[in-house]
Amino acid sequence: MRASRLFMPTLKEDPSDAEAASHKLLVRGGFVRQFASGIYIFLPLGWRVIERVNRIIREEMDAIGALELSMPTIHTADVWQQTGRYYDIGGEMFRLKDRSGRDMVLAMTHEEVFTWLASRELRSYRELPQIWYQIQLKFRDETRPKGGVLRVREFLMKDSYSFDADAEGLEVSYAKHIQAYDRIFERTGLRFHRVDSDPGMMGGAQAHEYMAPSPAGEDRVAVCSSCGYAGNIELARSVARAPEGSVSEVLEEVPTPGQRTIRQVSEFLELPASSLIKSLLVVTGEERVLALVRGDQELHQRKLERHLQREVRPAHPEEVEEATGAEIGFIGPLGVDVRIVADESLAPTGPGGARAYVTGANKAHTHLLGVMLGRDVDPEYADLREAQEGDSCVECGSALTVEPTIEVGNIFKLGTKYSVALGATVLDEDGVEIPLVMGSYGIGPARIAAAAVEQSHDEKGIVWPKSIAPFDVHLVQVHATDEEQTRVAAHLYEALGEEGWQVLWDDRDERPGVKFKDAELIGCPVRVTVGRRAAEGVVEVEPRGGDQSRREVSVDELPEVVSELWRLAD
RNA sequence: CGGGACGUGGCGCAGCCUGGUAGCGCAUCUGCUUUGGGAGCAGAGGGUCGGAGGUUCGAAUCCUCUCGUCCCGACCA
Repeated sequence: MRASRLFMPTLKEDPSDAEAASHKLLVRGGFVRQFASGIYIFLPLGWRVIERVNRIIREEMDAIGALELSMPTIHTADVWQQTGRYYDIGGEMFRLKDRSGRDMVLAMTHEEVFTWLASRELRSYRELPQIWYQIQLKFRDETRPKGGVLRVREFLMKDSYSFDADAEGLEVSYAKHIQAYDRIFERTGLRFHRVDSDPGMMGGAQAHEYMAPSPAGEDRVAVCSSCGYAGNIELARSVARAPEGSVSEVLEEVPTPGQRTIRQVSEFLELPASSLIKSLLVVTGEERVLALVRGDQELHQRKLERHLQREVRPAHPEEVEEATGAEIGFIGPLGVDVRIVADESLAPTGPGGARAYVTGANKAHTHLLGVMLGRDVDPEYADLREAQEGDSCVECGSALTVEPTIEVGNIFKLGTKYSVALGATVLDEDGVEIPLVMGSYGIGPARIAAAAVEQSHDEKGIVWPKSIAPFDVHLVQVHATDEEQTRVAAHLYEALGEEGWQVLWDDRDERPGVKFKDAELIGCPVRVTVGRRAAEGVVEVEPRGGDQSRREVSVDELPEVVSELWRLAD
């Protein structure tokens, strides 16, 4: 591709509304433009990146026997009503009516329609397994689009669905997806973790997420570098550190005027936060539940919900006073008539052993010293706390790290929820009608691109992984009007193209500095510069990333040098 | 949905507090010069200040409403 013919609107300055590195660079580099909040245009360069990602996805999906097809993005409401999601999902779903007043929705995902198709077309266990996929638009009216292309309202997703006769079959389809996904993310050049993830409130089924570490990420994962255990913070288990300090085992009220937060109480009583217990009242339906975690830990609401099997919300201040007789900041587990759930690290069998802590006294401006769980109050125990950096791995005992990540893919064992709701059944070998056992698997190509930029850029611009760069080689002709340079550049453009490289030939009549800056911003893996020594048959070549420096080579040996640099790249 | 900020030529910004009908840099167009790191000089075009209403002799500037965008939080099948 000649740059003079390419629509490649680069910018010198960061767009004012961009925060994330990938957002700034993808806009500046002429890859994307924002159309509205959370709705993006992919320009030629950006689309080339997406297409390269998609190609990798297709190759690996095809390799596990998945079949590509294309589903509608405008759905009738009825299938969504049959699975109940029409009612369960709130404002996140775009809803509309057709001209005759029929309720329609824009596709947020495609379980319903894939299952609808399966219900019509699959009849026998002999036709199984089936894995169908598409690379198709999804629409979600996010409450808060952010991070450029990272969290948007309309986006491309590769989604696949597996249909099996039984749980064993699902295991196989799921394992195939793990294989394909591992390959896909390796090939895109991302650093990533496959982590245990929350299968949702329905419970039971298994799920994993593919997470690319990045400060721009919205999810956090706990990772053990030693044994490879990795889990989304929403469910990651860990062994808490032992609490510090000690508290007399004699129950004693102490006045703590105005000391409401853990930090205030900790400083006031001169005790470490891990010697305190944080008491949090939540409401679930009509029930009140008091959750206890150690002062140096955080309650994870999803974990509590999973334990209670219900959604919860923090109690309002009036509800706290009604249930405990005290204000927020002074409540505790003793003498309250509600269900009490404590984090397992507080159990007498936990890392602190049977020991005393400080809690609120359920009395204004008063705390209680010497509270022992098991002796003074007997709560149920569950894993309620967020895994923290410095906790130990439950598998091997090594230290866990916690890092922010971008979710680039996920895989779910759905079971029969959708097949039962939509009547997707086949006959088994005994002629008995059985519901299909399904899995659902997603990948966000644009998130892969954005995560790659997040993970691989410098102050000059993007450093694309070689597999998804918009072009392999950026051929910079320093002077567009120099005939010798044009001759050499044209020759190289052709020669490299014949060897299969995707080449961007910058033949624009721009000043050299402009071309160099653009080349660095756009970030193709190898740059070839045709400049002052072109007449002698000498050009320069250098990789965009890595520590290889610029070198001069003869035109004849250039293709070989490009291949060499390519092998060293990433 | 709660909190915060911002909306001024294509892009990035100043002007607003202390009202007097708009300015800078980049980009664009023309000419000349220049050509290995986002060129120089000269000239030109382009905005009515997100929108509506109000206050005022007069509003980019003050007030009200509204729309849009971003950030933090909540939310995220």
